[in-house]
Amino acid sequence: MAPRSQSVTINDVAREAGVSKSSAARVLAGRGSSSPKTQKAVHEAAKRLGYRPNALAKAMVSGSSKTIAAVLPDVANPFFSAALRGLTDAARSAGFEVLVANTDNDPDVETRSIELLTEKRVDGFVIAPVFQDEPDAISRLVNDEIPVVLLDRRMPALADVPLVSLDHVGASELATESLIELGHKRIAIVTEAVYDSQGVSGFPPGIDTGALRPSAQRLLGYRNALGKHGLPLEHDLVVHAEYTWRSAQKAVRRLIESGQDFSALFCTDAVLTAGAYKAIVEAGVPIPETFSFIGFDDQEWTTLVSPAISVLDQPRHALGATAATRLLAQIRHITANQQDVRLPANLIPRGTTAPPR
Amino acid sequence: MAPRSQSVTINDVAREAGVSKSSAARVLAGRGSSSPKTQKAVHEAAKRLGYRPNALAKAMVSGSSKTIAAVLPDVANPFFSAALRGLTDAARSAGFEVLVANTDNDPDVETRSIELLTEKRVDGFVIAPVFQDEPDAISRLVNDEIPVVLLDRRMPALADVPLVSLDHVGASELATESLIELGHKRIAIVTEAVYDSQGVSGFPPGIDTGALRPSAQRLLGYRNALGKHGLPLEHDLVVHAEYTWRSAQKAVRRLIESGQDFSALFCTDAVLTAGAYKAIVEAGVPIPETFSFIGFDDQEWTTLVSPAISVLDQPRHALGATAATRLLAQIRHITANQQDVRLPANLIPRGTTAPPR
DNA sequence: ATGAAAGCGCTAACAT
DNA sequence: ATGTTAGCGCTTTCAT
Repeated sequence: MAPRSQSVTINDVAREAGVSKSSAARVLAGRGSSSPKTQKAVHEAAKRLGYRPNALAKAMVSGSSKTIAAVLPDVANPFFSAALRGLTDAARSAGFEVLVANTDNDPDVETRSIELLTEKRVDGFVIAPVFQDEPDAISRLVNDEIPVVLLDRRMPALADVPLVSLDHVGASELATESLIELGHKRIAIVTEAVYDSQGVSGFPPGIDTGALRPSAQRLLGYRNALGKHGLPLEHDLVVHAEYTWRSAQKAVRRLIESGQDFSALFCTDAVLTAGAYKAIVEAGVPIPETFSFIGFDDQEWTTLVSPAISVLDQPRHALGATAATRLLAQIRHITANQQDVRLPANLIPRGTTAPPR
Repeated sequence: MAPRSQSVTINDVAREAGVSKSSAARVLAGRGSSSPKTQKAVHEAAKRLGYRPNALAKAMVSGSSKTIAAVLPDVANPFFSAALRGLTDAARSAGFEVLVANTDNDPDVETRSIELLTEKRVDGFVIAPVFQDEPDAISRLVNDEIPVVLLDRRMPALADVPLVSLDHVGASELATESLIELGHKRIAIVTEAVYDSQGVSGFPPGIDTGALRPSAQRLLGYRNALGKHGLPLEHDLVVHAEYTWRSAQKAVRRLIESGQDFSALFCTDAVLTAGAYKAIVEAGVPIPETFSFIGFDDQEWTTLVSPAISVLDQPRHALGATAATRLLAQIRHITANQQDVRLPANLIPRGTTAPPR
């Protein structure tokens, strides 16, 4: 039986091949020079013994663990699991592995995770951060010159850390404008953001919106689109909901029952879309006859129901992959191109959008 | 500005505290004995310098990296992302981190991933393996005495590796029997398994079914339930579909159009459930009036549609968590309790099940 | 082309 | 209680 390869070291290989440790190392690394004879002997010995290089030892001396960390709110959330997939794909093809941590949006958990992962000497972090005023753990990373890329959300206090996210504003503009072009004038929006308290109302168009939360940015895009077409923003059509489908369901039920005059409804998030849809189904109002409906994220079920739901699709996989790619560039000290990346959303018109009647 | 904590070593702390390296190590590890004075000095020095222990170095000497690997087909798949969440939760609370790899059910990718992760000296593996005759990479792990737990699927060749999975047979029996108890006698099933070619037909009841694929086990449960109640298994009601929702959609459409006499339909997988549901919606047949319907996995959309779909819920999070717990026990050399674990499914009756009319 | 030796940061005997 | 020393498995000068 072959020896336990876990414990076969380069020393064993060297001995078996009848050469010195450094010769074996050279051959195995394919660096430096060695005679064909030595190469053959080493390779055969390694194979015979089932030698497996110890990446830990390698990392210790090289200073790189070839591992990156993904610190996300919840890998079971479809958005993040898709992003994680993109992330691992990109990492893998660069020869990196990925270590995951869930934060559940708890600042303390986030801090602790970052701490632990730093001790494991990951080469960099992709973090979808918890919103907080003083993200000390992340700041420390930056201070320690450990590469970091933010995913999906920026922290105001972390202005100089590159961000990879959806173009939230543009996405929302796209959806809203598509509705306007269909002829809609009274478009309702379901949002997690609170219009006035988050400065959306007074937000000057055109300047950097990175400091706002995604939800506020999406609301902003809606406002922009309306403004661009000379349409008023009516507060009664901005329906607020907490970040749960039950809350959205309740809010949309109320909107429908209120008898408000609107001909289209746009949901700014996957969870809100689910709740809104449930309210619509329960109310028994036919769409798009009663009003048009655009959901967020191309979730599987949106094509299962009838009519299939028109959605704004977010390139989740690409977001993760891009974040990883950017991080890897940083790790390789390619200092150029440290700006933010905003990927566009894709509008998928299906059966729930139509001209108003 | 504080020094880059990445490069602060225990030597620096020792020097700063005016003690020897080993004293510092003792204090930091909280092992051995040290005077209160030394303790204070070391802790303060560590804090002042922003010392971060190097887990890599620790792992090298201790032989444990405090990291486990999750080798899964696809983390973006809801089943596996939920399982991964359970896995990381359990690992985290034991002080372990998790490294993920996707295989896309490609044997070569799986092999390569296992190879790479082994080089990183993970302490163990949770693997949802790709089906293949000779899972050499996994066998090698076992041979090298690296702890492994299989998730969801067993490989025939890996009979002695512990498995954590759903009780596929029992789950299917549960759903089928619930239908029978409702009065249904002609129950159709949508399955990925092929009845005869996978030995389900001839499978003796009661013996270990672990070697069968999940899909075959679920089909077996259906057969068992029918048999138990003296109902015949009718081949025309066993509708086969590939593992895509389109295939299931097509198959169920055909079933409906065929005019076959059946009063209930049970889907044995999440993907098949989606396709079947789409076919039902398209055919415009009202359920449960036309026939009862039980789907697989408590997917979000199943509660969104109307009526909400009755489903067989799989404890995905618990599956992952249990796998991790078992693995950790193995890592700690708790050799007892190496048997398989089969978690029960939970039947959630909602609006699509009713007595036949 | 090859080998000897130092050292990455840490732990763990073993002295003192 | 504290310090010295010897590794863990590897890469990397530096000689030869």
